[in-house]
Amino acid sequence: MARTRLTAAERGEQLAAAAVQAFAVSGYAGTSTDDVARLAGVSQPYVIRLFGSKQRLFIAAVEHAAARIEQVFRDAAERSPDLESLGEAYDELLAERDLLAVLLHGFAASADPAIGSAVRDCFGRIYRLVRELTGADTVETRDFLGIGMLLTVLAAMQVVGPGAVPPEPWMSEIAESFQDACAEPETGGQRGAANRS
Amino acid sequence: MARTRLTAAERGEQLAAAAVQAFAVSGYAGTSTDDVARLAGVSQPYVIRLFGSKQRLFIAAVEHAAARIEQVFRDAAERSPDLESLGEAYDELLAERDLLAVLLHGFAASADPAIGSAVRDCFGRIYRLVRELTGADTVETRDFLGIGMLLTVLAAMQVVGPGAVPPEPWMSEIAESFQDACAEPETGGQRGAANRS
DNA sequence: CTTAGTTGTTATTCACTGATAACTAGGTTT
DNA sequence: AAACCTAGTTATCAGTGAATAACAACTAAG
Repeated sequence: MARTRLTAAERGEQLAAAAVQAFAVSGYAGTSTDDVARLAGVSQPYVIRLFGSKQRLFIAAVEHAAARIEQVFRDAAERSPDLESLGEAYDELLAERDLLAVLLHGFAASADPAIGSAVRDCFGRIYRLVRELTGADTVETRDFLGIGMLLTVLAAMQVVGPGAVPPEPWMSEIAESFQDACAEPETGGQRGAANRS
Repeated sequence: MARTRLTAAERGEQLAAAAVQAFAVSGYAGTSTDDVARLAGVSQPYVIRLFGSKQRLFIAAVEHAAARIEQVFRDAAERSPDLESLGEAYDELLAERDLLAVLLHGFAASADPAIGSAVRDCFGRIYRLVRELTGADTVETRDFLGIGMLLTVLAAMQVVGPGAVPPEPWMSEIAESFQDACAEPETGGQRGAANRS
């Protein structure tokens, strides 16, 4: 049996992880702080005490997810510092469903000024990281992120990734477009990133 | 002074339009049926009576937005049936901010089975429409939609489009990548689609 | 041992929201 | 004009959820 009392820092980390999991399902407005609290096994008021407000908790979750995404990209670049490699890393991200989901919910909640600001920071960091790691030019990076956003959205719709819905013809068509993607070599990226189920 | 009483069909249309506007800001869970009702100038219970539930109201809003998007694409294809033309049409969609915003909120809310199903239908229709209108192959269409999703997300974050935030360097960099986009001719698309302010 | 800081809880409040019920009023048909 | 349908309202409810306050219990230093 592990100790039950944690330091505030440890509990904060654990809560941020739980927040990613919880907010990934129903987003900022659709998830209660009590959902997060129960997932972490603490009381709801304590969550508020540690983070100050639901808003700051959500921002912590977005930043937590973004940090993990950056980590996955960094690891991929260590294997091979190009867009192909980062594209393959997207498989990992699709497997860890919550990361991209919570980021998408962050985009959607960006009308809130504080959330929008935080989300822009995260996205900007990821954009610059991709460029730095791969040396890709702006257009290549833009295309890379475009495919990434499409995959993120398709995962949210349960068209690709684990937990995908039975595929309609158009879904299979898109999924296949990720297999036979880039015969042309100047477009970096993302071959097998759409394996569903 | 126009007549105050409308037929249920007329009121339904008007409410769907108001719902697009309202849900575009704060999404499914973050918007109350009363917000929609006030925007349309009717009482909240009447909204529920006409649509049965908030869920069905939201689905109506998503379908309304998707229909308008299809309309814009069809108009663009009539001018010139290729991806470049549809890419330019994205400027129009970015101008009508709510359309893409409500669709994004639909993606995000897709964990709800009924909403997910409706949203997939809408997305599938748009995908097939783009292919039919332009004759693009699956990879070209995928890339086109990828850029589209990126623009949608950037608009939600207020990085591009009307109401954009003061640009950081990385934002300008991405915005410019849409100007000098495709010197290579086989990638269809979307030149000036990121004019901010 | 006791004082104090930190980790946590329970109890409570107060605003909000989706949905239902019951009623009102405008228009149309017979 | 009377019956009836359709468009709309007000009143209300039951549930939820973020945030506050006050209290409890663990741990450690003096």
